[in-house]
Amino acid sequence: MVYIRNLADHEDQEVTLKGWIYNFRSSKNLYFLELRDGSGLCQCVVAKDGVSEESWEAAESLRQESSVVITGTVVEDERSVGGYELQVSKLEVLQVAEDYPITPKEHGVDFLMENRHLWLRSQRQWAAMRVRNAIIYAIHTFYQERGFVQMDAPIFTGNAAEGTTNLFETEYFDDQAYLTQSGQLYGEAMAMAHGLIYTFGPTFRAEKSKTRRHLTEFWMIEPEMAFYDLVMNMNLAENFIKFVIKSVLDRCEKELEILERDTTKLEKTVSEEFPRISYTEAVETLRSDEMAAMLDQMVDDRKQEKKELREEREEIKKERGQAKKWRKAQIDQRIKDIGARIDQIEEDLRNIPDWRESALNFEWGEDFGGSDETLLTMQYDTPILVHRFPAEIKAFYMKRDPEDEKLALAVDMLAPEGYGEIIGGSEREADLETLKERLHEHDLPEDVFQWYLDLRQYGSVPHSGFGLGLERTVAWLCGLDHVRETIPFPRMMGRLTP
RNA sequence: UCCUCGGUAGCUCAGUGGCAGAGCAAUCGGCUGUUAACCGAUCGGUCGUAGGUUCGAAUCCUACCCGGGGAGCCA
Repeated sequence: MVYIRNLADHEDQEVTLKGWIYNFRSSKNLYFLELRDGSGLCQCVVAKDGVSEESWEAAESLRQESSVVITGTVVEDERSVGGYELQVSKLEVLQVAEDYPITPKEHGVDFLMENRHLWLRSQRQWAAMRVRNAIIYAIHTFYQERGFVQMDAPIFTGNAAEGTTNLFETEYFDDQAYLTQSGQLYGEAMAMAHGLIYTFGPTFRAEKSKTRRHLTEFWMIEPEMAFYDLVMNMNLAENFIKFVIKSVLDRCEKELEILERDTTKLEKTVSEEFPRISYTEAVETLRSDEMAAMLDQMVDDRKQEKKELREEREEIKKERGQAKKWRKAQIDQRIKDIGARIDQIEEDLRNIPDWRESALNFEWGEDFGGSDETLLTMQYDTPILVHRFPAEIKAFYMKRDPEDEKLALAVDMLAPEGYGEIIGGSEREADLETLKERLHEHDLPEDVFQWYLDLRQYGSVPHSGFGLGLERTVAWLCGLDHVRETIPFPRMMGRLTP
């Protein structure tokens, strides 16, 4: 079978393509069919005098997303989508699709989400899923090439160790079970068996968060390494992200183009070292005069942009009256875009004082809010690694800094361009007695962690690991503004179908 | 849970107290090369739901439902 992706190998040959009609245009004796076969798009030209009567009638019957088998000659043509087009000799319809809901025009989010099963066929969604696939492939390649063993942590868990509020509950015969929110503790057990392991599976959080960064069901990659300290952990995380991005840049040029992704910052992420700053340094940065100045500058920039957009809008509104139809549509679109951008600016202008307040009054010991993270990353083009957080805001299993007991040897990787935390990890506490103390400090019952404590009882070693959120990574690499487009069927608050 | 914006034709939206509108889709017709094709015509309505104010409500008021964006929390 020939796929559109490989058409260049079949120039001037007659081939048969099977697929769906993505869009079509017609004139009296000519049909332009945009064929979609899953591997790409190809324009197929049907000339009335070039095909049989049956084939011509078949062309006339076509609707968007009708399934077809098309035979024709592959011809190079600049005017076509992929650089090649098919001069059709035979057209056979498998099924005529009636009233396909997603038209080539724009649609609202809710409508598209209701039709997610069909939306997946659209170009941008197709490209995003290809990038997701390339990321997953790169992740496995990276770890497999380095001797890591993929091992799966359970999805049902029996106890709600770290608080129940954000866990999904389910019945488990006569007991209660919870859906996992991290495989990390199991990862540690598996690392003690295999040295280097990674888990790759779904996780669930019942958080009532309706934001562009949240799903209730998402995929995490959690490597866990015996004999790794915090620095080795950070090195691995940085090399890992660089490997994944390089791989996506190499393999997904076309997809990133469809997504209109500006790749300059991704390229920098591959070539430049990630800044590593301690939590304490990050707090100083937030509270600095430079930060205040940067925020003031942001306000001025936004105001200026708003003014310019308003002027442009007045200009083109004047033009609209005597504009031709196509120009009118163009103007309407631009007015809509300007309106959306102005809304965004106004929201920023409302928010910046809060950001400023939050940053400048940041107290050592607090956890970063979303705006603090964004402000920190705005100073760099690459992701940054923030390490050594106050132990109080971090999990019980994290090792304390031997040089300062108030600090945990934790690390977060913050992606640039506002994509936020994509990695969270730490060196783990390896000492049995210390770990028991931590459990008590966190009011956690020792008995349910008995198996976990056994890892320190029997051949405890220094070890570290981290977790990467797949969907946030996909969103970042694709330049998408919402994680709902990074997974085939997103599960989020208020969305369980399709 | 809170703040904020929204719900009008299959879709995207305009309409802010006085006859329910446009573009796209669909249907029919026209056009030899189109790129979200274009041109002409036709079809298409429980204005989210319930109540209220008014001579008159898509428009004003109240409550509720649903959705977007954000906060908190988080990857």
